[in-house]
Amino acid sequence: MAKQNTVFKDAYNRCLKVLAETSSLPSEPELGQVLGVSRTTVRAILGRFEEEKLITWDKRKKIVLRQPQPDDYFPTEETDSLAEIIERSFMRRILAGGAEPGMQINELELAREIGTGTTSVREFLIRFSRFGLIEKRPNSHWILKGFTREFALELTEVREMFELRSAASFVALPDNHSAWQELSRIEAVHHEILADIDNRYTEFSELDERFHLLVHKSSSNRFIVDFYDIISIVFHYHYQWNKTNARQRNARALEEHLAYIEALRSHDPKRAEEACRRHLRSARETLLQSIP
Amino acid sequence: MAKQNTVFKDAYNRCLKVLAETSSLPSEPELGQVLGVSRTTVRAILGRFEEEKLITWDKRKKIVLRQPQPDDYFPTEETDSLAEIIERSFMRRILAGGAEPGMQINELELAREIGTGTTSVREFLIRFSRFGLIEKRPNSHWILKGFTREFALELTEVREMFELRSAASFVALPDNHSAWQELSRIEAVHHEILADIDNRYTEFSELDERFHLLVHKSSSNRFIVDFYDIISIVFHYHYQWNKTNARQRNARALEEHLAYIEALRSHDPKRAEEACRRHLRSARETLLQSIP
DNA sequence: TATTTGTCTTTTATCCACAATAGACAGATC
DNA sequence: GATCTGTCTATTGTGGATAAAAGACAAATA
Repeated sequence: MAKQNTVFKDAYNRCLKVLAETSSLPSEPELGQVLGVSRTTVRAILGRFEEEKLITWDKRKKIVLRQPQPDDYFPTEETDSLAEIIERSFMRRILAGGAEPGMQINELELAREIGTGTTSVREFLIRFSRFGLIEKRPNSHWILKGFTREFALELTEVREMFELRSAASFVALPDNHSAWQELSRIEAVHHEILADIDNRYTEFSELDERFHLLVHKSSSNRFIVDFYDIISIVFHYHYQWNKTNARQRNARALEEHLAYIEALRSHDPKRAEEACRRHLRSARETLLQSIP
Repeated sequence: MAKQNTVFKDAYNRCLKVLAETSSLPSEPELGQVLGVSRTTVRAILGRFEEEKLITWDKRKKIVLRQPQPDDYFPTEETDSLAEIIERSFMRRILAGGAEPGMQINELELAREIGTGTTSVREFLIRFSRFGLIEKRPNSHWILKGFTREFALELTEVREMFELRSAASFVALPDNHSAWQELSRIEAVHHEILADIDNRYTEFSELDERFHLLVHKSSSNRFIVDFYDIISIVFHYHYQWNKTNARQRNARALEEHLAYIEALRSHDPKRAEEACRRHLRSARETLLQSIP
């Protein structure tokens, strides 16, 4: 098969939710806008809706006939793009399985294991290589450099440089900058989670990313912002992997974030730097502790 | 054609030089070592040498029959890997041709223009995207973000952070570290070029890369070292593009390098930092001046 | 006139095929 | 015993094919 129609299936599912809220659907371009897909895909969705007797469709008239049922949705496994599937497989393999540094990675074998063509695996590896965990030997295999202590130290060294720089930019943002509002929203979520920490501590991971990305973005430097992808993926999988003391660790990090946010809001570079350093130090410790 | 035999042709050319220096060639594994290719390729080369009556080949005996002539070599155009060809084409297009930011980049069109398959172009673009000059819209085209003033400023901001950090590591290297010897060799070349600056100023570009890469490497941080790729490619093409006042600019940079080297050798962090800053400031100016 | 729709073309994502290259292993040679 | 060669297999690099998705344009509609 040439191309999976995951875009169609995912948009179809999301469109079902739009449909559930209304009695007639908007125009094709508008739907395309809402779903983030082209009109071609929108029309394919509408066509299928008609077949499934979910709507009647005559030019501009798209009248809802019935509410969508659970089995109108495509199963979620079918809506993930191939790239996501490959990423997950690969990360599981290298984080969970015996992932000794120096191990060879073989495109063909990976492709067979995941059940895809080699091209997609290859493109994934090329994209992934910028994270510094693998390296290519031209005309030959890839080498796994491993999620080692050195890796973590090198990563955090750069992270600290970038985040300190970004925090310094942040305090200098004008008061009417939208980042301050987003900061307040993020702060509010911190309080919410802390208030019910025993049940909601797992929400920290996502919030952490949202907060630090906001800080990094204030650097207005694409290299700094892009670098956050690396931190993000490492921490994302790291959180999935290492769950010891998660509740306690997250509670502590939330408190540190609040102090950090407070310091940013003070507009005082010194205070911000100090709060930033304190938090980054403990984040580094946490990361290092999880590495053998 | 499935795969270009550029590895063979390039190794063949280099092997001709080995052949010119001796009366009988070493073993296959040893040749593979010297040329950096597998035995399969070595045997293909030896086979061709035999056909061309350059040697007689009987198992371990590989006796040279005649000296290679200029037309025994493959033309250099044929020894470049496809990736190099694509890179050059692409850089020429975006640096020389009208490269307005926001322009769409089309894989198919690029492939047709360069005369290659889409797969190679696509992989190149993925690899190239880490340089922050292009960005992908999934299921759609790439967008050229352009070699703009902002790009140059963001690049140099990170460069300065990294190089200052690296310079600080450099002064702390133990005296017996091999970097000091390389530094001396680099310094010597600086003096040579300065002594004959009118004729040799074009050699600066390569030397510049060698010097700064040495400094970056002393950070022992893969992210810092990898980032130098970006600087390297930008300056590489930039030097090819903007030749105004090249002699004078290069002479000045050489002098700055010498002061910087001197400062590194003093083991005094303060002095090193100052020399580093001074050089980076003027490097940034040079880069910015060339951008409209 | 500004959108929307119907239709058609172009491009991307993905698989597959095949030559070039790497690499493994056993027997030959020093 | 160590290294080398002959032979064979496996993997990578690259072009080409095809379904999915994007997107262009003119006619239709409000």
